[in-house]
Amino acid sequence: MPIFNEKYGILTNMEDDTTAWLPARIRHERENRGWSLSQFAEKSGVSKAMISKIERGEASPTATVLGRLSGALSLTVSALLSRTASVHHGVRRYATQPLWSDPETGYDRRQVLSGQKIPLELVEVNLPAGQQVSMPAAAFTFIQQAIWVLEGTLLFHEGDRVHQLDQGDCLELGPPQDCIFHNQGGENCRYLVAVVRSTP
Amino acid sequence: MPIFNEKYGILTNMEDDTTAWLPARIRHERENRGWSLSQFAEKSGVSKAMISKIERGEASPTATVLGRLSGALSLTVSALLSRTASVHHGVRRYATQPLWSDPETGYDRRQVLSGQKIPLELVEVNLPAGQQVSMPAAAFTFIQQAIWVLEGTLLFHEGDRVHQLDQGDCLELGPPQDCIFHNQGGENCRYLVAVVRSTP
DNA sequence: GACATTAATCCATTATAGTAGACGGTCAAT
DNA sequence: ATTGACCGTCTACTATAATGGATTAATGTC
Repeated sequence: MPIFNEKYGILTNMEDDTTAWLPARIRHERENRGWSLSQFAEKSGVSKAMISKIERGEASPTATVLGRLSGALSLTVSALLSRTASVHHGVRRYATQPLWSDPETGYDRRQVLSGQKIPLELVEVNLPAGQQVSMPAAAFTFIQQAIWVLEGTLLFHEGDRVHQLDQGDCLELGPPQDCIFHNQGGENCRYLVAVVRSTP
Repeated sequence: MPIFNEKYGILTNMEDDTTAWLPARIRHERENRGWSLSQFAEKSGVSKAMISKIERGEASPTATVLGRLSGALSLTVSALLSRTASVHHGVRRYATQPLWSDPETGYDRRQVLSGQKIPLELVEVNLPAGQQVSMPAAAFTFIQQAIWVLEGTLLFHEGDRVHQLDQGDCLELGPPQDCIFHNQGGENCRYLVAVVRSTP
């Protein structure tokens, strides 16, 4: 639905309208576990009145509240907010996997799996020739992951260290550091990022 | 990090602490696109002052604001909040990855990664046309896994349930059950088994 | 130097998220 | 019938999210 932004005089029509699906999603997750509002409140540390408001669409929860609710549900925020979550039997069809694309560069990222039952995420990344992306360490605390090159060659820079990963190579990452993914070759590079979420 | 809930006198320690990663994530997504706060504000319909606060961790955005930000970034909220990332050494070269083959059938398994720092295993399986392998539930107790089809079509029998997985599809498995991997088509099937080892 | 532009943060205000306790309804036991 | 437990929603209040405009700092041009 288009939103007219009066200050800038343009239509911004790209909102992911959480009010359209989040209330039902939260309620569904709670009822699926057979919890009352009181039980959910006790487990999450969010007041039952607030949970009731969220489920009735009368308030929009902050990220902090979402973190508490998802924790009580043993989910990441991402998994809780994933709308493929209610897909039965755990199958994530290719066509329904969330895809982010940058048309200018051809870079795209596909969320193959955001685990509901297991603490695992699989993200397939397409990095065109000559492109690179960087990641600050702070974005990825408490994360354990590996990179598997499906196609092409990837130069992986961490600090002043560089790994060249060819097709089929796999890299198990250690502690978070600032890093850069770089495809400096003349051909496309495709790789999988497998993330194990740890519990502190 | 444990949170003492005074009203209920218990420790609730299951929060997904968004303050630990969300600010940097939002900033990264913005900077990765080369947008200023003003440009991001214009595209999202969220004030630049608020975006600044979010990135500095001075405010926790509501789901509605997250919807707007993710929309401008061409992401779902779930994708925006998923954590993918970076780091360190531990390269497993293709040529050194352990490979098990059955010459008669052409079935082979490659251990892409057996995690030392992280409880993750990645196994690439090649299942020729007409072949199948079975696995009793007992083989993977305390194991959590997902299957991602890289090529071809896989019929996966889980108990009395059958999933047809086409190229790119991904299946998150539930509780351990007897299962069968079957390539009943006329072409090769290749798939990745990602296993998260849990501690009981 | 002056001036214009752009970026990010500050500030005062409004809107609403979030809470604790109260309320009314339902159900089971006595 | 009454009572107690539990349910979800209401209410009044506090805390903070979110805004628009102002301010500050940096940069580039003349």
